[in-house]
Amino acid sequence: MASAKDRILDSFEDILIKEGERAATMDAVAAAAGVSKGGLLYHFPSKEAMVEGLCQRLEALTEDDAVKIGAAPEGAARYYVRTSHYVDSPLDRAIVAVARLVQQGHPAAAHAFSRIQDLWLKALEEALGSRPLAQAVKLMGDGLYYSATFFSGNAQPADVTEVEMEALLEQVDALVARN
Amino acid sequence: MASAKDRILDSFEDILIKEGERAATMDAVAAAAGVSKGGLLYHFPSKEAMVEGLCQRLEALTEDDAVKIGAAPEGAARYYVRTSHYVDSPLDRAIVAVARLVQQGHPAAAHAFSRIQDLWLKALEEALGSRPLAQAVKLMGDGLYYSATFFSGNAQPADVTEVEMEALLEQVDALVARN
DNA sequence: GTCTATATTGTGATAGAC
DNA sequence: GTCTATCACAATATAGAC
Repeated sequence: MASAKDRILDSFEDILIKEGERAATMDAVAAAAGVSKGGLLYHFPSKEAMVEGLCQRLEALTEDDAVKIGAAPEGAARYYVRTSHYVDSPLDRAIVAVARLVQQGHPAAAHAFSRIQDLWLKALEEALGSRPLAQAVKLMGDGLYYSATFFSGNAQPADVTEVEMEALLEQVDALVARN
Repeated sequence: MASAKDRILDSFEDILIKEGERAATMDAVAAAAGVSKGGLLYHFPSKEAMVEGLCQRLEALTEDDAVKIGAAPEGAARYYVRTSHYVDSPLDRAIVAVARLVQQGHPAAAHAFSRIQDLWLKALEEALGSRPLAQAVKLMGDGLYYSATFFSGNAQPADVTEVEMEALLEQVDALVARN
């Protein structure tokens, strides 16, 4: 069984993703994690501490992913854009959850988010050998990620189908081939 | 002098952009607009009504912009990506403000946002004559917009310089030329 | 390590004077 | 049209029992 701390962070993530930051109260998180409010406050003495815990989880998961970008057989550009399609992985969940916190001005979340963007851009630039190309690729991936995860719950606007993703990856290939 | 309703919406926007949704309380908006809470509630009888008012402003501004996309001398693709650079225009401010509301799950905001994305994609597709191309261009613009406006206040991570924007527009030109 | 109170403050909304 | 109370409720956090 996962530790109480992990279960609490899982529940915190879940509510942030599905219902937004405002719904992610200490009360709601405690109930979802199956502990009392007092029990939650034993593990995370303040809400800020809980936010901090989630940020640390995100940074660790991103560092792993940055390594994978450089090692992807299909190439860094394709890997980045393809994995920018939200699939509810632990990394995806952590990203979206922390993104919600950033939008509310939580300083720790903003710092963590800024740092992971840097990690990705640097990994792309190193693998592709061109900064403008790395930026164009990153923007496509970010735009994709953004449109898929922006809306709370399942109210996504422009869901990308498999066919559209293939067409998009061809556009990416064209850019890489040109540079 | 602007009407009281407009001043209230301006202040609502301002706080949403700079401090996030949580800070945009009725109290804070009233104070920033220079009216009392009771005064505010005369114009907008509930917070939901105030949200609705901002959404209507956004939709009107976007409809104007969609027309400009089709008429841009530099071409629709260049126009879209270039104007995706946040410049604090009335449209930019409305977009970011409503974006903050979407992230909190306000249904009216989600609906308005979904609608304006549709307007833009359709305008691009019509002007460029290709759906995959329109999507790739839109994603680059959205990614750009997203990274520039995602963070509250001025805590922007990957601010794009003029030189970088030119390099990016060249990538866009390459895509358009290929299709 | 987890619980039940409870204190304290912030937030949306109402009532009614001017 | 705008104001000053004031209410009802929700949110973070504390204290102390088990």
